Amino acid sequence: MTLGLRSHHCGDLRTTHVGQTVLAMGWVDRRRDHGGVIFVDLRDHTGVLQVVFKPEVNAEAHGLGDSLRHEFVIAVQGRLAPREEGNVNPKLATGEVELLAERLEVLNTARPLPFAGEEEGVDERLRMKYRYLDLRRGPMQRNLRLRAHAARIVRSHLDAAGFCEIETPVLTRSTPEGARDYLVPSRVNPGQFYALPQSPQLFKQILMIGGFDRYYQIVRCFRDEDLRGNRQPEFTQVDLELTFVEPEEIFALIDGLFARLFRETIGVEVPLPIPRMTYQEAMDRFGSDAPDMRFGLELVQLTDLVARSGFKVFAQAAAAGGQVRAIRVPGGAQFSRKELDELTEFVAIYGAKGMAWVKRLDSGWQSPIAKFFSAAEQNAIEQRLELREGDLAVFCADAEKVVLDALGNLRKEIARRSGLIDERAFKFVWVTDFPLLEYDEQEQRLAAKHHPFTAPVVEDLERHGASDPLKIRARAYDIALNGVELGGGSIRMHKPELQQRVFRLLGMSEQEAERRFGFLLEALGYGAPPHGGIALGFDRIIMFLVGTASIRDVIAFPKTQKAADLMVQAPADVDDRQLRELGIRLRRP
RNA sequence: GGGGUCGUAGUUAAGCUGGUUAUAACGCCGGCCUGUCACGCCGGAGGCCGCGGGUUCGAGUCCCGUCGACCCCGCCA
Repeated sequence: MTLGLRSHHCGDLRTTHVGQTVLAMGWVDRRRDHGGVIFVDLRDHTGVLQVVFKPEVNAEAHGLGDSLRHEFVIAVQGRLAPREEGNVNPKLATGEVELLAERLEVLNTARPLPFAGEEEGVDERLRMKYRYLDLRRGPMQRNLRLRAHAARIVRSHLDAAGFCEIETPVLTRSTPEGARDYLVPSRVNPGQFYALPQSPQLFKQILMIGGFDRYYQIVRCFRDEDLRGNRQPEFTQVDLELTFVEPEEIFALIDGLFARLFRETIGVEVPLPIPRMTYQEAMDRFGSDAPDMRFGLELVQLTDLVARSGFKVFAQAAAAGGQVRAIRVPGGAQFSRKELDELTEFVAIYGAKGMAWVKRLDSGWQSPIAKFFSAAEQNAIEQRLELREGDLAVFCADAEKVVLDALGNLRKEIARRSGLIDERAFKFVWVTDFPLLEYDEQEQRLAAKHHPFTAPVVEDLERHGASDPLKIRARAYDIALNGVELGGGSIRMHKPELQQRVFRLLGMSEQEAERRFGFLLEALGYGAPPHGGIALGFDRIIMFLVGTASIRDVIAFPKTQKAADLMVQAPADVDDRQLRELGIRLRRP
């Protein structure tokens, strides 16, 4: 570097620097060559500075300036000058000054780029293959810098609350429960495998037993499941755990954290405390355990009213132990037949076999199913739904799970279509009292809804443990924002007897529990304090803060939907020699 | 595993019910230009229409398969 050290960042220069000799470095953002005078917009991470090459200032620099191209990396030395009136650019922070180039050094050239600067709508294949070019763009710079800022706030908030940041292993043990594990073969122990953590759950509990009182970590987690717009195979959690804690204390801590995150990064005030709702209420009213509270369109229970009606679809669903629920759409009578057909197709995605509808006109019901209901029945349904003239009601009849899923998603779809969603609103909600267990259809057995270390509500365990274990509530909670789960946690079991009892409920034999979680059961027996915690999806939080629908926009090096890294081309084949060392032979499909 | 959208110069897109030489903008290359800032003007190059097969006198366009990116269902304790 012959010109020496950079004296200023491009975006920092102001009229106060006029007259100084400046050595600036960065990329050629744009070149405007007027023959006699050449303008170059010099860009670094702080902003853009206009550099002027004039033959009368320095002929050699001006001559070299002719060869500059987009994204060349250059060093320019010169005197910072004020711009004449009329030449000021109010769009630039540095628009009142310009650098008169006396010396120019080309630090690196650049070939024409596969895609250009700030443009939106570039094919994601290209963005990911040339991620370094994508990262130069303003939006990605802002997203990742905001992410770093958010991480600082998390650390500051938790440090102030007495938390200790501790790292946990990445090479750990497979726990077949939950998501599919990423496995790593052990060379030293041929035929055996580590697993990458789905979360540091057990380690953080062990840290509590280890006397650390309060732990946190901003930690990478791995789950080998199919990807979505907000799901990557490796993602980041804000993971924390506290001793001698009750849920209230965790709610208050996390309320405060979200308030700071939203205030200090994007200037949004989150009203505290964040409201709470039981799981039961969330499912009943919104058909989801992560309800979107930005709009109404709540679900209404109608099973009791229509169970004995002449409409077989409803009556049979009720008779089979299913449900009939409906949503009232104010003003929805204007929906066209085509739109209603589209909504019917929409609920089919979630397994609903159909969607009935009623338009309430001044003349009464306009509906394919009107003829199945007596005037009294129609009246009762209208009363329950508070259906008014000009409204639409949509009905779903099926097993409870299907009805809730279909209508829960349908209310969001209708809200989207009708423009009922305030895109600037941030509606947080805590969802509490989750069930401890759920029935796993595939495995034909009970499984932990949260994870198998979540403490049950003990009265529920005593009352329903033998008869109806699905009724047992857990001391577990989630936090959701605008219908998206941002995190979840629970109070854990700190007594080995209780933990064993829950393992038994899950159909795990004593031997199996011992084999898989023996170290935890043993640790609980040596004076484990009561403890609990929560894990927050850090990537998803950043998505809300920067306002993107794609998790790939908040991760520097994301993977495609097929879990590939298009830049380094991972995953990839490995040498036979590597496999032999690991004692692995491939079975080709 | 399943449903859907998309794939055309370097990039973003247009290309109709199949028809002669596949368009445009930006970018790139060359020339001109001393106050531009999305500089301007003149000229030019640039295409296995993702890949393979089929239908047809003829396919960017229709059909089948395949690969890839994205959205969704299943899955994600």
